[in-house]
Amino acid sequence: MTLNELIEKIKLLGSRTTKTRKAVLECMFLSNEPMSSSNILSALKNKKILVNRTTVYRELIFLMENGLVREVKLIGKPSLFELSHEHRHHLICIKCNKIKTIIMDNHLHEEEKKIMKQEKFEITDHCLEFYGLCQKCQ
Amino acid sequence: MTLNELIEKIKLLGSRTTKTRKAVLECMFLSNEPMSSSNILSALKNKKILVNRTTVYRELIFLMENGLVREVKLIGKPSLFELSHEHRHHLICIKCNKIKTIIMDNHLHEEEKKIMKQEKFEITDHCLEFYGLCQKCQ
DNA sequence: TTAATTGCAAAAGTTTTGCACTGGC
DNA sequence: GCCAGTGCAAAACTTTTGCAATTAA
Repeated sequence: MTLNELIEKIKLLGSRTTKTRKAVLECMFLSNEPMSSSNILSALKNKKILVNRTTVYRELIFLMENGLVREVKLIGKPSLFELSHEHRHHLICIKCNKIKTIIMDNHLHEEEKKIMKQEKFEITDHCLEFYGLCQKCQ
Repeated sequence: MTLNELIEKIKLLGSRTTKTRKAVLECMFLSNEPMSSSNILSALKNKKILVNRTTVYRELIFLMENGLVREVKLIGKPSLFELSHEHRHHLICIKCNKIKTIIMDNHLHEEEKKIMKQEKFEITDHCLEFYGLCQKCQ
């Protein structure tokens, strides 16, 4: 999905496409890693776009509520956020903390069906992250 | 693994088995959900065991560094911790926030092998959580 | 216009740090 | 007695809240 399509999606929702909103979206669009609120804030600062911290948080909540952004939790870090237009997983290096995002077919559907039957729990989403050593740190 | 075995493990490490350490361990042993630092603190308070917040954090770091405890990150919550003697996964209800711990055989080994080859990343661990609706909230 | 969006200030909550003291071995 | 473990106070950092000002539609 392109940046413009994301912005169109917001218009369809009936919400405003402000410069702040577009800036946050673009910022996340250009990043190939999930970002923390502070990451976003400083990325915007680099572009001389001054946005309040509170606004970033509210923007993230807005984007999450409307399904454009997903929260990602990685061990040892504050909350991170990424665009949710693709099902992504992460490889996190436990030594240098570098995060690599990968897109993989996952074969969890069978598992999920089994769990849903056994536990009577209706699974709508999952979160799968891998920890280990990146090529450099091995 | 029993509580006594966990305590033995600490002795083998050459570390001290203080009443605080034992209390934190017991507390996590008895809980069937991952706990936050605050959860642990108030569980201890209920037992009239007064421990400082800082100490709980440091204890968790100690236990993690020695492989007895694992950090669990659940979306929308502060860090949670659980004993790591079993490979666990969680079912998190997105409505009532209840967490159910399940133990399941996971079939990710094949996936992991594939990723390790493709990405030249050495996977040592993974984290898999399921989100959805518990029986009550459906 | 006017309701959504934003900034600011302040609070709440989590986690870390430094230093002095205590207690298990 | 020694040093790992602990408490306390204070700081750093993340996230939330209330209210007034601004701005896109």
